[in-house]
Amino acid sequence: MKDKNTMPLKPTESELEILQVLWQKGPTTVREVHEILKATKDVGYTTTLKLMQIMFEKNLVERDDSAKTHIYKALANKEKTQQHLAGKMMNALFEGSASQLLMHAIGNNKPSKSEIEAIQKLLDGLK
Amino acid sequence: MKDKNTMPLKPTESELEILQVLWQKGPTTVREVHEILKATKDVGYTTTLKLMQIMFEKNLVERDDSAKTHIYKALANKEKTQQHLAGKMMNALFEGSASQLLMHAIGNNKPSKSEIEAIQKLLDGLK
DNA sequence: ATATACATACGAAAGAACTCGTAAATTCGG
DNA sequence: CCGAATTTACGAGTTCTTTCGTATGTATAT
Repeated sequence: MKDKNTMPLKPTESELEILQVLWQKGPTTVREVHEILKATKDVGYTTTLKLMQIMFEKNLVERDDSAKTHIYKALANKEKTQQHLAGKMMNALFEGSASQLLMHAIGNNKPSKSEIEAIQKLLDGLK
Repeated sequence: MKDKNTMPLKPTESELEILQVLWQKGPTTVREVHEILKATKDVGYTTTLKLMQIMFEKNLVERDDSAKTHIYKALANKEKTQQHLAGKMMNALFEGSASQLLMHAIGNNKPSKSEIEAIQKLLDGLK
C-alpha cells in the first residue's frame, strides 16, 4: 500500500519562502502571503499567485476555493521539511558533526540563556 | 575600496556537491571529483568538467593549469559558506532557535559522547 | 610516427524555476 | 445595475542550472 503522490518535500527556494509564511500565519490568502514577501523581495502579485498554484499542483499546499478568494494552507510538513534540510546540511556540510553545525548556526546571534538551557537539557537526555 | 568580484557564495546544488569533495580532498583533478560524484549520482564526465569550469569562471574555485591535467582547488571559503547556509536555515526554518535546529539535525543519528561534550563545552563558553 | 587514452573547450539543448502580462470571473460600493 | 477593484487562470518568455556530444589537444607506449 504505497502512497506515491501525497508526500511532498524538496520545495524550491521560493516555495520555501512561501511555506514559511504559511507555517507562521496559518491558512491565508495569496494577497497576504504576497504582501509579506514583497517586504523583502521585489516581486509581482501574479508571480506569487502562480507559485502558489504550482505548489498546489505539487501538493505542497492545499486550498479552500469555496469562496472567490482562495485560502491556502501548508501541506508540507514543517517538521519533516526541517528535518530533511537540517539532516542534509549536517551530512553534507558538517560531516555529521552536530557541534560544528551548532557553532556555525549561532555564529552570529548567540542564543538566550533559556535557549542554552534547553539545549543542555536536550543533551542530558541523550547521554 | 570595494571588492566586488572575489567573494563567491551562493553555490548551486551541484556546485556545492563539488565543493564538498574539494574541501574534503584538497586540490584535485576533475577525474577524481567525478569518480566520487559518480558513486552517488549518475552523471557524465564532461558534465562534471563543465560544472567545474563554470565554477572557475565564478571564482568558486581556482585552478592550476600548468600541467595538462588541471588541478582544482576550492576558493569558496568553507567556513563562510557553512555559516551562510547554517545562519540562513536558522532564521528561515527555525526562527532563530538553535535548540530546535540542533534537535532536528540530530534527529536521525545521535551524536557520540565526545560530540555531546564538545557541545556542552561550547555552551559553557557562551554563558 | 601512429594509435590509444585521457584532457580540456565549447556550443547547444533540455530542464527547472521564476516572472509577468493579459483575460476572464467575481465581488462590492454607489 | 454599472463600473471599479480584486481575484484566479493561464500562456509564454526569461533566466539559471545541468546535461552531454563533439572537436580538439596532448602525453605515452610501442
